[in-house]
Amino acid sequence: MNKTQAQRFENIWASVREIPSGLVASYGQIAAIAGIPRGARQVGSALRHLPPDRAVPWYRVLQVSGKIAFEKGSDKFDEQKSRLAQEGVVILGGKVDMRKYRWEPDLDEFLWKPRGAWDEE
DNA sequence: CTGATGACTATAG
DNA sequence: CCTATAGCCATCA
Repeated sequence: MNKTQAQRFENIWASVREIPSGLVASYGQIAAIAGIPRGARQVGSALRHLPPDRAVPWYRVLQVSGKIAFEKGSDKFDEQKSRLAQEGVVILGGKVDMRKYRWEPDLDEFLWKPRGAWDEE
């Protein structure tokens, strides 16, 4: 049974909501947590379709290298940068030090969240 | 159905 | 570190 687009998006958004303030995650990481292996691009797609009224910290999602996915100088780039800075995440040269700010969920957290990581059926 | 796209990633040079 | 390439996969024209 395939998941509908809406279910996939909800799943991704729910996963993004799990990222703690002050930390960040990569697209691929969110995809894995949402139960979509190799779905990094789908995460980007889901965030692009994110309704403005949904409270989802999309700005805590970065490329695996720590780089902001938007073009430097664009409105989105600036917004993401300032929102992260507001949470204390340091950005140098448009990049975040992933070794320092990458969110690494524990087993505990996996046990309480997840609908999606292992609800294949 | 086919081909193009993209808020991605891993690898090679 | 940076560019180029090749996979990737849902979505769209």
